[in-house]
Amino acid sequence: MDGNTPEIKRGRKYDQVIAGARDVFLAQGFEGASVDLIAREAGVSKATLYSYFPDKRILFIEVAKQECASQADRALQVDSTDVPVREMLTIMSHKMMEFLTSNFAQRIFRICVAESDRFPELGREFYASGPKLLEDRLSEYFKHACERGELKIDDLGLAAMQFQELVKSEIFVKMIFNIIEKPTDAEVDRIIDGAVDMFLARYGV
Amino acid sequence: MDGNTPEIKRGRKYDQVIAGARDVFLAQGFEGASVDLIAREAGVSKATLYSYFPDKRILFIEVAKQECASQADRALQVDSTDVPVREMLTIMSHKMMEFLTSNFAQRIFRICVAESDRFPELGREFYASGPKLLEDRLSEYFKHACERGELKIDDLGLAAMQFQELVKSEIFVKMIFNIIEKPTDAEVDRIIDGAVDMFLARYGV
DNA sequence: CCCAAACTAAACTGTATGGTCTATAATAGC
DNA sequence: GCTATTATAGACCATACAGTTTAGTTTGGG
Repeated sequence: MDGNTPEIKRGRKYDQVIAGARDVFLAQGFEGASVDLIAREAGVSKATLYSYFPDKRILFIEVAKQECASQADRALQVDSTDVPVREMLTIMSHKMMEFLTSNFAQRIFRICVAESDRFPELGREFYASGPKLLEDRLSEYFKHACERGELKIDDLGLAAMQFQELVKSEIFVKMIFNIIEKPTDAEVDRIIDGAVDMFLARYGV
Repeated sequence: MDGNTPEIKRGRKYDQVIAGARDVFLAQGFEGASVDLIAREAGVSKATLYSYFPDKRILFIEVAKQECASQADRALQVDSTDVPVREMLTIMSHKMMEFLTSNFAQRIFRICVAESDRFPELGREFYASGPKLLEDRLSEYFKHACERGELKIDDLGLAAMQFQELVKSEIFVKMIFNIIEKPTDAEVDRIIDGAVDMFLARYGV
């Protein structure tokens, strides 16, 4: 089965290789991950791995790109609109916070920061599928809210970026630098309420 | 000369070693930096290097800690107080921006993110000498401003963190991910004015 | 049941690297 | 000037690792 998509990837162990590589790269970084370990983790021989990917860099980039895409998939979906702005902002903040504090987000952020010098396209990919995408989604919502007269914003992009940063306050940085493992509910509420209060003080009608 | 401080570091090439190691580590990261290169860059033989530092990890930690301390030294100094709040916030923002966009800050941030898993103390050191220190300085200023009736803030720490994040908006992240090289003056003004406006909308009297 | 393609384990190559050692040279206090 | 400390170059060792090769095994379509 699945013989009808033979164009791009050839062979059945492809997904296994990617999966193993993802685990190891995300945990160890590019340099830290050895090809032997990746192969073992993937349950695949080294020769098979090299039959799919000519070298380690290409495998890494492929994995990293897929993870960025996955990041985009998990990004905020702004759907309901018949909710008061304050509530809506709070809901969105909580979703953002949940993502930002996830193991996945922390790992991919770390790896993209570390490797975006060696692989410049990686930085671009991450930014587009992360901060930029979120900016667009937020801007979209803010625009509608403005049209409904619930917010008053002249620079939508700026407002979106500001909101992102406010929600990241303290907790994200503390987790990235291994100061805390997970924030408590109280800590989360403090940051989110603070973010929403500040945002509405500036852009509320 | 200088023969009166023999207790801690022993020998005259110590500073050379540190200097060379700093250059190479900041440019290449921990794994990427080879000891041979560090020795060459420091103008010192490998044996000499190893006579000061028993292994590469210890050398790295020493360098990284010193850089964190240096980061603390360059941190915001809040001095004059007879300046209107808006102006003061703008001045401080510009100083923060200058630092955040410096080669130094970008490099040390990148390396601390990348290596704070391998060296947990590094994350703590960075946080204390960076975000935390700035939080304290800002809080201090905010407190005085509150006492003078120029601001109204209940959670000083939160306000300080929020201000930091607002100033970092967009530009810092874009630089870390190699999207832009340096921001234009207009971009800087847009972010800083936005940050100050937002902050005062929330905490202004 | 056969055969070709995909896969496997494991040995192998070459290179880079962390760290040590040795034999020699500079440096300074006495 | 003599001697002890400190530094030097560079050979050297062991290891880890990317990538290749080989010789054999699994798999699935015809």
